[in-house]
Amino acid sequence: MNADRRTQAERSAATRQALITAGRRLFGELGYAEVSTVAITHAAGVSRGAMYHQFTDKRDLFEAVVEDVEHDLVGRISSAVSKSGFTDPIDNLVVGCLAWLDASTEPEVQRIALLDAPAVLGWDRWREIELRHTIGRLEASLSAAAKAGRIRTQPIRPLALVIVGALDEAALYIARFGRTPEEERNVRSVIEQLISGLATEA
Amino acid sequence: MNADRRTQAERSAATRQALITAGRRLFGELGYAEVSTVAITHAAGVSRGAMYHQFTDKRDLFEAVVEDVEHDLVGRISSAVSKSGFTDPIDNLVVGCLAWLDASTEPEVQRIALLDAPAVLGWDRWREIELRHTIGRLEASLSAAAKAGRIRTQPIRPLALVIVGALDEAALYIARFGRTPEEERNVRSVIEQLISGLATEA
DNA sequence: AAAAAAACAGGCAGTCTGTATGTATCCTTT
DNA sequence: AAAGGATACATACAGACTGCCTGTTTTTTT
Repeated sequence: MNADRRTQAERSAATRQALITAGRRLFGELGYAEVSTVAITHAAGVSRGAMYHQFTDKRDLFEAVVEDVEHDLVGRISSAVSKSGFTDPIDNLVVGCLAWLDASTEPEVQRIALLDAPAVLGWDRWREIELRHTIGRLEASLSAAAKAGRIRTQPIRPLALVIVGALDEAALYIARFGRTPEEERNVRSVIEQLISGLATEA
Repeated sequence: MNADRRTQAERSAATRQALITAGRRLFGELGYAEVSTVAITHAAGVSRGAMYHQFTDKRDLFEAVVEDVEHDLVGRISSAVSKSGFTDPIDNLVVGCLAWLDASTEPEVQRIALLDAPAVLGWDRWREIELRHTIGRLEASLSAAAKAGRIRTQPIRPLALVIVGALDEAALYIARFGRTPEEERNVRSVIEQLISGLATEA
């Protein structure tokens, strides 16, 4: 009966993936505190013991979920930027930010990455993760724009964080009150104005 | 033995205040999830039964704590603005924002108002509270500046939220990495640039 | 003063997390 | 290929915590 004979690495990867997928769905739907480990493991078709073998605790699983979400976000932003075909640094910056804004409008992303992650993981850990993904990308774009002399030179890191804060808040607002095209346009215009405000004046 | 004979309203107010004070200290120090109701009631010198009589649940007590923090914040911001003695709308805007930034640097404010509140209360409730306090003040300042023609006219609400997002993120950054005067200057310059970017060009 | 209402105290039930102990599956070494 | 070891997993358990329930004290009303 070795039909399901698998290597250890495959077994681990399978259960980890099942847990991350189930966790992502449930955390995104109900929030971290409202989802029990038994609910996750049940949804993943895995025992609680398996979960505690793969992850040190519930928080650790949540962290893996956050990484998963961030990974997807970077992919979506990158593809939006490359699809746009722009070469100008400022254009890329705007396209990237709007793609971020768009993705961050989804309930799952909001609940996990914007609301729960800071509280559950703490600001330091949370920012460390985002730096390796989305914010890292943003910093790169900003550096490129600065190097090209298209934005006023200034410290990149705080600038990037401030932009992120503005974008996240805008996304949360859109998700609640920006369902009308007009409201959404309003928010976008605010963001564009903010970014263009960084550009060096002609 | 009616030395401590008090009216019902006084009794309620006393226990509510004791719980809010103790809760604020503990929540601010350890975070919402790490503080048990028994820890709070013990610190407040009150039974758990009393707490559940005054508040519907732990979340409700936390909400009262958030209101308390917000109330203080508005007071501090207002006093900073009035002390500055400026009359120009833009000046007041900048002073107010920097006062906000300053206050939001404290660990207690960060943990309660910036990290836990959104996750525990949910974005809608959280923003509703802030609208009645700090953000409400900011919107008033922005409206005044817009009316005086000192900033480009644009929808106030999303603009205010975006500024708040930027400020909060800046405060969190300062608290971690901005302990050197130079870093702090960097962040402030980013914020000032952001706000001045809103001003109508001369 | 009696009755009603409000504030409070302590205990109980249900749930949840993390751990510990035992088992199955896979890998390595000889 | 068999034994020994390591890794992945399963289940039971202990401790903690939240919200409720019942009963008691204190204040207010009649």
